[in-house]
Amino acid sequence: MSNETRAERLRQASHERREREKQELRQAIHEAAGELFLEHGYQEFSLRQVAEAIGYSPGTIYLYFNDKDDLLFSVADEGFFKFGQALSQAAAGTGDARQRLVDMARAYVDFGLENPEHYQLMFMQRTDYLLERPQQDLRPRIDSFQILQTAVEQAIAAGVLRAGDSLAIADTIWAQFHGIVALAIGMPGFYTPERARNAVDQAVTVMIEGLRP
Amino acid sequence: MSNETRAERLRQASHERREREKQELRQAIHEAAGELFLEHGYQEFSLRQVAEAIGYSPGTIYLYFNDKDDLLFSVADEGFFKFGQALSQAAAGTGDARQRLVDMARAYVDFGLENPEHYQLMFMQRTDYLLERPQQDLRPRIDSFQILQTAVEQAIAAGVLRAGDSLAIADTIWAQFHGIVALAIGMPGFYTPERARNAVDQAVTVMIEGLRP
Amino acid sequence: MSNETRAERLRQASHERREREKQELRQAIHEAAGELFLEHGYQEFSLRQVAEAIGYSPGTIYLYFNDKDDLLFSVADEGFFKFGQALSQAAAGTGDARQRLVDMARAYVDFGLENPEHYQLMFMQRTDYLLERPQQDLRPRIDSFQILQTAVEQAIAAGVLRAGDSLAIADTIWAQFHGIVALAIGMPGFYTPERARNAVDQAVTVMIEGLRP
Amino acid sequence: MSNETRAERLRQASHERREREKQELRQAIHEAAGELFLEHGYQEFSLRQVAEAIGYSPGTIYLYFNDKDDLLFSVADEGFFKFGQALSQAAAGTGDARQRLVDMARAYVDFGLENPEHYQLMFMQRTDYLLERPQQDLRPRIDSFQILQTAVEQAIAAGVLRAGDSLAIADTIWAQFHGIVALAIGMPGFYTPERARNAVDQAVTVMIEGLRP
DNA sequence: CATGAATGAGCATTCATTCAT
DNA sequence: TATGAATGAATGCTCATTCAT
Repeated sequence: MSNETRAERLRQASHERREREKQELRQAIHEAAGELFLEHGYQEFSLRQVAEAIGYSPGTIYLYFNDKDDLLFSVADEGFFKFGQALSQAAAGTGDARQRLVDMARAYVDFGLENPEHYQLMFMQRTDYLLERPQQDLRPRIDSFQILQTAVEQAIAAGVLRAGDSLAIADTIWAQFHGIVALAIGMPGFYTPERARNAVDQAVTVMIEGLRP
Repeated sequence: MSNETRAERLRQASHERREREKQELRQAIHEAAGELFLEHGYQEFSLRQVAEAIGYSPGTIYLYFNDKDDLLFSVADEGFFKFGQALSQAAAGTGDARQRLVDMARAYVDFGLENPEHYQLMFMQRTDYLLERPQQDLRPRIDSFQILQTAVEQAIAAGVLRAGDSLAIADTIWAQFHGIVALAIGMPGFYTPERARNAVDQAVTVMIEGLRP
Repeated sequence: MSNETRAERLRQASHERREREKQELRQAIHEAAGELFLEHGYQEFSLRQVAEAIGYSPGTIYLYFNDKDDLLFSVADEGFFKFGQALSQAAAGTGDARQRLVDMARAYVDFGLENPEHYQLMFMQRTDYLLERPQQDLRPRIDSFQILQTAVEQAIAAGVLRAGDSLAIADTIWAQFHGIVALAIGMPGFYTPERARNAVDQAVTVMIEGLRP
Repeated sequence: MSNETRAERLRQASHERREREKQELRQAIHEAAGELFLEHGYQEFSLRQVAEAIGYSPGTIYLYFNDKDDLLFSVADEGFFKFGQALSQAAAGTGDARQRLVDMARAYVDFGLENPEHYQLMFMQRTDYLLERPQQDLRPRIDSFQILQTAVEQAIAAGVLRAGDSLAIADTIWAQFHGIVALAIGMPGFYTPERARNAVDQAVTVMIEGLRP
């Protein structure tokens, strides 16, 4: 093993470490942003507080994100990614069309209750992002809804749900579970998580019963 | 008729006029606040703009409201009052338990779509108010939900809905229609009012079907 | 003299005092801005420094001016007003067409040397203002040049200057004296005021000699 | 030819290459700075933009220049060098004292119109540099003016201009043409290049006529 | 030689709130 | 009752500069 190879490896290692550190700080910003967002709400969320939370100067954030919106939307994107994964997994977890709907509903609500800061950014605040971002980034946001619609179509095909406009049905279902999550997030003292999870089980039955052929 | 009585009446009249003017200005502030809130959203809503909109100085607002939050919550309270009225009317409009549920659902969504600024303040932003405000003011907020729960109980008694935990059922229904309104308000470009109203009709059927005995 | 009249007068006096104080603060801001502008140049001129110079908080400046540009341009406008007056007076001070040119040249350079901060704003920096401001405000800026052109035409009519394109001649004369002022302001250590005033006398003779019929 | 000599030559060559590359980068920075300066004006000119324009990191600039001012002044110095050359060439281009003045005037204005970013730095902004820089660098800046003064003296000797204080005469001439360039650069929309070049021809005649013996 | 990360200071601007009048 | 002047704190953001690597 020559010196050059060794130097090469060292440089490589150094580069990787830096890259890792950079990703870590990016992630730290993400997390601090999520926490502050959750704690103070959108309107009192400030980059300076994020900076202070991670122990860096305000300017540093601009080394990792273009501006405030970029950071916030980056968090939202992360949320969409996780959300899509959660829904996909639930959808793929069973071959039974009915059970699939049940599992997806639970996955949806669980995601919202466990990642309220993401859920808020994705569906409750700054929803303008949802459409304004450059086209190529738009996919994961649309996909999430697609997964639901597909599950509805499969359930119709399987005779679990009655035939009909699958988009309209998906809309209704989406609204039902969005309503549960939004209430649980928005009024945690009033509409407690337990109450929310109870509502899910009730709602999923009602939806399927109400939509059966 | 003595002079004193006359003076008394004059004073009384003057007092009433003042009181009326005071209420009018309060209401003007309310309306301006509502409009600006709707136009600019929560985070860009400022008292200065309200003051400018009504043609008074910023300080004047403090003669009618303790602070910014007090104004916003007052608007929310007004919303709760109108909301309660709308639901009550819908509930009282028919003797048929099934139709009552249909009418209330439509009234709920109509209220949200027609008073989005109120709806946002009441159920989508600053929901901390819902619990933080002094107890005596809390009533109208709870009442609205009570009306729904009562209607559910009547529907159960009438055999329209299956027997069960009326609170849980009301929860589910509330979440369903809150979800529709929240999506319609939050993503007007994506989840259009038409789409929302379609969803209502679908949803109301589904709910009742899914919950029949 | 009734009480009402007295109260009326007091209110009147109070109002006038306030108005006067307001104008005084406006003027104080103007002056501080001028000084700082002169001292630090355009690029290091900041509203915060102006605020500190007058002993007020930064926000206060916004009670008197819309924004930074508004303040700066207001100073420039004041300059244009004084400048127009100085030129007009010089032009009106004599019936002799030749002497008029001499007097105006001196007035021009004197204005520049005595009001360098105004002169810089007017003709050396942010000249974009010169054209961008709303039309109705534009007059005094154009007028100043008009006065010069008129004097040139009178001198031609009087046989002091040779016939020709009065605009082109005025251009040349303007450039001559602008050059003197600009050098004197821009390089005070090199092109001293004395040197500048010497140049004026020389230049005015040269111009008139060089342009005689 | 020994090995040592060869190594020596290689080292020499390498050193020269490096030196050349270093000069090239310096020059690249110069040019980018000039362009950005011209494009954005003094107050929006930033080292970061220069760095980005040349594809290097901000820190790199500090390997070639002490600080922002050093870079800007270096550009100014380059301007003084080119300016001196242009004037010298014009002065040397003819044996006729009168024509020499004409040619120099045109060269002066052409330089300003063709190198506005240099001209601004040299004579219109940060003129503090003109005197603050270490003495030994000062020469080229003074020299430019010397060339003009010499031409004036030659014109006097040749009977083209009247006898008198050659410094004062040079001052006047300088101010005339500086005025033209400064107006043309500062108010391009108002005092167009054509207008400027017309003024030059007029002015050069006026100057010579007005100063003839 | 060159970088990339970081900083600290600065800026224009807006806002909720206070208070003497 | 209403105002108008003022503030102090905050915000998003940019920049010249430094320095370990």
